[in-house]
Amino acid sequence: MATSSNSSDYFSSQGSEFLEALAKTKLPGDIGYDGDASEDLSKHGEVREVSPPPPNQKALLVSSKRKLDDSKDSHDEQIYGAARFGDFGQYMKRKRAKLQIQNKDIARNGGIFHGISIYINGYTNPSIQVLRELIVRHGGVFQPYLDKKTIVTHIVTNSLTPAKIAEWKHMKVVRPEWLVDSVDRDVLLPWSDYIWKPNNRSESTQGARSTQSTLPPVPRPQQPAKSSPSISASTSNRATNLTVPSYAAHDSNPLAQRAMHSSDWRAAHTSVAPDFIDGYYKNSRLHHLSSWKAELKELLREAQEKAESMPEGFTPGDEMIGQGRAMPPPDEQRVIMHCDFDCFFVAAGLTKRPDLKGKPVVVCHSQDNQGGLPARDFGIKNGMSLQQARKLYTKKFSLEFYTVLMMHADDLQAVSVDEALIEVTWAVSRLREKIALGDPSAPQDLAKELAEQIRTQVRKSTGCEISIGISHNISLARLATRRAKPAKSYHLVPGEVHAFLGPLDIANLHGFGRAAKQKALDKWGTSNLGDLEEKSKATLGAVLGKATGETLYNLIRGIDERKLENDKERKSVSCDINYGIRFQKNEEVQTFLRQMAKEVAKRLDAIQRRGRSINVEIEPPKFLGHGVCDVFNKQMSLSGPGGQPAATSDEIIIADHAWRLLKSLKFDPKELRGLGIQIQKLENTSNSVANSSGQGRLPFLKGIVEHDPSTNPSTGNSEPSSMDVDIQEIEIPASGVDQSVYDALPQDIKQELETEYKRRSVSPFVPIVATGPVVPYQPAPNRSTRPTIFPFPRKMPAPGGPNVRRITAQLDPAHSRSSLSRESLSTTDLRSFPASLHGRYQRVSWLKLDIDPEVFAALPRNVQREQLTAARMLKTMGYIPLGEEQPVVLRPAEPDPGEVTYLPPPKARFVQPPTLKQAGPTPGEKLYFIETDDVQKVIEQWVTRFKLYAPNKQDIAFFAKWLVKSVDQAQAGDEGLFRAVAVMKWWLVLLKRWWGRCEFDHEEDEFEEDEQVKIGKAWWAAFRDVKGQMDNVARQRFGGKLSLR
DNA sequence: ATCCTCCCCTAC
DNA sequence: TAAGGTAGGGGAGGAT
Ligand SMILES: [Mg+2]
Repeated sequence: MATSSNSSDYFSSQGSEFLEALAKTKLPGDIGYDGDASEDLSKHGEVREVSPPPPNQKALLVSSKRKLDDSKDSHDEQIYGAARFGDFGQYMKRKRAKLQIQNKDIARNGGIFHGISIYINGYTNPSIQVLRELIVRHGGVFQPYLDKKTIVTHIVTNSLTPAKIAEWKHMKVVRPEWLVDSVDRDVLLPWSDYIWKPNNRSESTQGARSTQSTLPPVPRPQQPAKSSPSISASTSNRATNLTVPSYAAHDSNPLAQRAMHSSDWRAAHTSVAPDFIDGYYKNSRLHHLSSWKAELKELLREAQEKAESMPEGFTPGDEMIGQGRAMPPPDEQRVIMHCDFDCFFVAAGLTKRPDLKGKPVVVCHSQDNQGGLPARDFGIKNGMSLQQARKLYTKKFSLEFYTVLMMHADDLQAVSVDEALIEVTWAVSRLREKIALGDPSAPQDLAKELAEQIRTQVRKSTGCEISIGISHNISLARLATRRAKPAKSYHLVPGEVHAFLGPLDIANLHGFGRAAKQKALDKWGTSNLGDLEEKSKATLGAVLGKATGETLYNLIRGIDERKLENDKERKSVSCDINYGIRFQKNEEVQTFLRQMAKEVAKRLDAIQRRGRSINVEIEPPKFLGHGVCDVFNKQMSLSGPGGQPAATSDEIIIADHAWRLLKSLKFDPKELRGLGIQIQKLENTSNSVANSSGQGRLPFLKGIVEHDPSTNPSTGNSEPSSMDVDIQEIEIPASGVDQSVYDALPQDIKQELETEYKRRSVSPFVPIVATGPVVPYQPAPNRSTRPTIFPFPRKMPAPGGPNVRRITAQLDPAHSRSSLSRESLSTTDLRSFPASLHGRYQRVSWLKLDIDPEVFAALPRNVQREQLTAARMLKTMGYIPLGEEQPVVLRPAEPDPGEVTYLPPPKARFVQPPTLKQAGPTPGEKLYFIETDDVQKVIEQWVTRFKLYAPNKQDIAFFAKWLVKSVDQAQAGDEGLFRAVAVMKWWLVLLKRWWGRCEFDHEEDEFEEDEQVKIGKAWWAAFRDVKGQMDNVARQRFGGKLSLR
């Protein structure tokens, strides 16, 4: 395939570049690499199973699992409830605006920019770095990006696209001079004097104090007259914090954007924009992650297939011949390594972020010119091919990494472009045989020895560090990597497993995340592995599901029998887009859906598969979205021209089916926030009879009957007050209650509180004095580090067999028939590349990669994260630190807890913090809400005071109870409901302000999170928990979630 | 019991 | 100039 805009060719297994590259690669310090022992494998035929025909299935099925209450007695409720919900939404909008005003309370004393949160858009003069420095130095908050709902008071820019003009027309958009001049005079000048205006040559209305003559030319807004962006000119100077709503904060995709702002334009370009998806993917790092992973796995799978089909006894480069893989090594005798590239994207220089410029030294510190990749020289060579160079560069990193791993691995599982699992049982065994024989001074831990060899080798060839976690199973190896980072290896030996696992959290386990943690917390009040170890398998299973519970049960005990996987066939191909979806009309949706169908079809063709089943998915609004979402997902069989079930990869057929499904899902195009098409039940193209070409639009088979969801009323739970169950176990704070909170409570809860406190003989209104500083947990000084003596019998060959060694060997193009497309190799001039790259890669063509690897740097959050990581790494490794170049986060200064690498012991996760009701100085500004005044104050105090602590569980329960009760007792439109929602909104605002960086998990957590992040996440977890509880009730009462927008 | 669908969850 | 994509494991609960 010749896509020019996505990543499908990165590791194309069709082309052999990757394989050739692997085989051609000779590295300094190679050990035991034998690339010459391979033989012609061209006779190896494809032996593939033909999938059996699928069982018949209904053509169109509707999920009947919906739990919403649509039984007849709630019919009115549905209709009118929905209407009221609309009003409710309006109410929320107004309230939101008010809430934003309240945010000024957050502002405290400080520099002239104190209380101001600034996002810098696009290229500015002075540069973004300079401006950032100004902002930070003078007490402001620099927002490196507009995250969803990030609170930003002002936007600074020199230029805006029309889309952004429209998007931000209600925001304070100013020119950089506002900052500069303010600093010059050491006073915050009125921003309204610096309002940014479209800088159109013909109209040329400059701001009040333009210095723009010195600016570089800026792109001219395309429709200055049309949307006539009236930038808000409120006279208020600071403190109108604007909360940028989630998806609305971003530009809509082109289709939608045009639809919204220019119907002419839309008429001309809209429906056709066939390249929208490509364009989007090109810049989506998640897409790249996903597709690279898929390609790497496919590559490995094919290689594995070939390797295993080799004649028995033919194992190039091995003295170990004919060993089957029948006998798995006994428990604790395997050696698994989890190899993880440190800061891959930083390391590969995949960022043009100025912040990092001039600091490629961060990771690429190769001392000699031997093997390292001098990123700086490399990248700066010539501007024009900079991007190309970077692509090559990126590719090389990954290739070098995998190549080295393959040299040592018995077996390999690709995890992602920068991460892999290898089994080295046999390699270690051989190492011991070779080295340890009668040498008393020989190293004891040969697994670690090998790991260090690998690390050294990767360092030589890439100049970068990797971390390696070693243990006897996958789970433990992954965990060991935590300890290994940065730039080390760590062997978690059986004797230490228990002590190692004890302090960890359930979410630290691979495969367990937020939800599992929350369930554990809800059910058992702890998510600590040491605590959970006491739970029986049945107990775990009851909460998490049978299989999951058992898995957890085992993982807690360090047991994990899973083998590395690299031979599994892909089961589905899909295309989802959930970003910036804004449609006005069905027709637009349909057009978009066609594009998605085309994309899916393209991918199917690329891997030569066809599917027999299609699934279409509507994304409900994300977190904190609103409204009822009737059905999210539907599937049906794909059928060919005649209507018979048939595997297909035809985009028309897929689009048609998809549209059918989508129509049968009730949706309002305006409400749509995401779309997805999945194709399942894949078959090999060669086995598929269906003819995919030239079918035209197919009328659907008459037999297909659309299932009307409304005829299938599920017997929803119409018990309105099931929450009573939740309430009965609620605990009240031990410490006292703020009078105002108390006053705001519903009467019955007041009563309950009173009773309880009476019972405890404690006044409810006891202020609590804050406890001392957080004392980080110090682990016992030294665990006994008994070096592991690898217990594998010496003469016994590894039962698993060195598969990857075989793979590697047989990939040698000198002996492989797969040396296709030599002539298609890129002609890109590589002469300007560093000498160390010459020869080895010159003939290799990965330059047809179509993706700009810099997109990896484009997600500021991640870059920011890597910056932090890199800084820490430097610190740990003793290299030049980044100085004050810490990423700026929305968080007030606070004592640095330091490098806390140990988790707190069980049950002492956080020092018992002060509770939420302690009295204290209230913010000077009168809160806006009269009715919710006191509660909000309390929440603010609560959150504010807890910057160093996780929220108290009892406090959470306390609020949850009150909030849930408010929702449950409310009529829609009722004041109690509004108040509850207002409180949640306020809480949300506060959390975003202080813990915005913790709201989402970041996939590139290279190192352990610091305590601050953990605390922040605890806050978010609490918030989501409470929101979830409220939504559950709201769903029953009103048929939808609460919107906090 | 077992399979299937519609999800949810997790990972990178 | 931003760009929350995707594959796969698994559970709940209905269908068979
Ligand atoms: Mg996890």
